[in-house]
Amino acid sequence: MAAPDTRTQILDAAEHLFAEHGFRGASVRAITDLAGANLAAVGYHFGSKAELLAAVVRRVVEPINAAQSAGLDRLLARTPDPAVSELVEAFAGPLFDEMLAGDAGGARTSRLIMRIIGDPAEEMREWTGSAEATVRDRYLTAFERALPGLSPEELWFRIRGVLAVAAVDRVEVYNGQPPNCVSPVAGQAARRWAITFLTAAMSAPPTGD
Amino acid sequence: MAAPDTRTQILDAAEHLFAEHGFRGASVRAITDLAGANLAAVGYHFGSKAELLAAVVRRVVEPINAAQSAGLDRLLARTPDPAVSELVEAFAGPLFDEMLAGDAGGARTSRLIMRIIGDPAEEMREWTGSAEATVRDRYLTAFERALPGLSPEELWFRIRGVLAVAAVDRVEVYNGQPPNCVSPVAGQAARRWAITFLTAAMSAPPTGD
DNA sequence: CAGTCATTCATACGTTCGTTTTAATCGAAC
DNA sequence: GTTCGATTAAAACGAACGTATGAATGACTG
Repeated sequence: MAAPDTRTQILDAAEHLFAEHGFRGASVRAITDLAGANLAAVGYHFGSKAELLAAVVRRVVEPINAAQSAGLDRLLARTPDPAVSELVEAFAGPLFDEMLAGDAGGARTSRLIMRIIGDPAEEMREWTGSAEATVRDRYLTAFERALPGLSPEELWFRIRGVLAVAAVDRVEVYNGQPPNCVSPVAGQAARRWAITFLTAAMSAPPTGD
Repeated sequence: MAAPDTRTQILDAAEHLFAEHGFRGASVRAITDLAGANLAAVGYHFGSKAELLAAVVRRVVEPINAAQSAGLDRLLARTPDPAVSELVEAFAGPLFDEMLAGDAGGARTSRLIMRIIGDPAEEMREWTGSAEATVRDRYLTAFERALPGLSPEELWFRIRGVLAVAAVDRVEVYNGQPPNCVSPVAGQAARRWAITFLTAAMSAPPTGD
C-alpha cells in the first residue's frame, strides 16, 4: 500500500489510457510513462500489449458480473418470478455501481465498457470467460418469464439496449456539452435515471408484427 | 465523374474500414488498397487522414440530420404538440432508415456511428457543424413540451440513451452470438423493436428525487 | 560474504505508419 | 500537335510503434 507495485500501477494507467484512446490509440510507452514504470515492464509482467488489455478488461468486468449474479441470486431466493423492475435493477445497477467506484465518477470506466462492446473483431475479443455467458443466460430466462409473449429475438435486442444505455452513461455525446444542462451528470442521479428509463423500456409490450 | 471516381471509392473504402477498425486501426494504405487507388490519393483529395475521416462522417451524418429535421417539420406542421411516440419515431427512425440504405443491412454504419459517439477527444471531434446542434435543440424543446415535469438534465440523459440504443443496433455485443437467437437481426424488425423500446423509455414518468 | 532470484533498466531491432516529393500520365483546348 | 491543368504513380522520409535482449539493481538466503 505504501509502495504500490508496478503491476497494478500499469493496470491503472492502462485502464485510463485504453478508455481514453482505445487499444490502438494508447501506446505501451504512454502507459508505462503514466505508470512511472519502464517500457519493458509490460512485456515482463503481462507478456504483450494484448494480454495487458485482457487483464485490464478482466479486472473491470469480473466484479460487475459477480454483482449481477449475486443480485439475481438474491431475487430468486425470494420469489421465482421477480418483477421486471427488479430484474432491471439487479442487471443494470451493478454497471453503475462498479463504475461509480472508479475514478472521475466512473466516466472513464463507462468509456472503457463502451469500447469493449463496440469493437468488433479486435483484440477486445479474447477476454471473455464462461462467467459472462452464464450470467447472460440466467437473466435471459428470468426476463422471459417476466415478459411472456416477447420473442427471444426482441428480448435479446432489449437487453443489448440496456447495455448500450449503461455504457454510454456520462460519455459526452455529439461533441460537447448538451445545450441546456451540465454534463457529465452526477453519478447517482444517472443511476436512478437509467433504472427508470430502462424499466419502462423493458416493460413495453411486444412489438406487433 | 464516371463510374470509377477515385474520390468516392476512397470514401467508400474509408467508411468501411473506419467502421470496422476505428480511425487509428484503419491505415491509409489499407484504405487505398481497398479502393484500388494509390497511396498518395488520400493526401491529394482530402489533405490528410483526419480530413478524410471528417468527409466520411459528414457523408454519413448529413442525411440523417436532414431526415430528422424534416420529420420534425412535418410533425409540427400538423400540431404544435406532437406525442412522445411521434417524436421518437421522427428522431430515431432516420438513424435506422439511413443505416438500412447502407451495405450489410446497415451493420457497418451503426458501428461507425457508435465509434463517432464513443470516441472522446479524438479526431472524431472536428466534423460537427451547426446543423447537428440545431436539430438537437429543436427536439429537446419539443420533448420538453411533450414531457412536462422532466428536468432538462434527465431529458438530455434520455436522449443520449436513444442515440445509444440506435447506435448499438446490430453491433454484436459481448463477443459473439446471443445464446438463444440469431444475430444480427433483420433491419426492419430492429427498427420497429427500437421504436417500441424507446417510446416506452422516453414516456417513463420523471424519476422522483 | 557470496549467491540467487525477481525485478527494473537502457537500448536496439524490425515494422508500419502518415506524409511528402518528384516524375509520369491523360484528356481536352487551342 | 502542342500545351496545360488535373490526376495518378512510385519512391522515400522521419517518426512512432510493439517487442526482445542483456546488463544492472537490490533484497533475501545460506
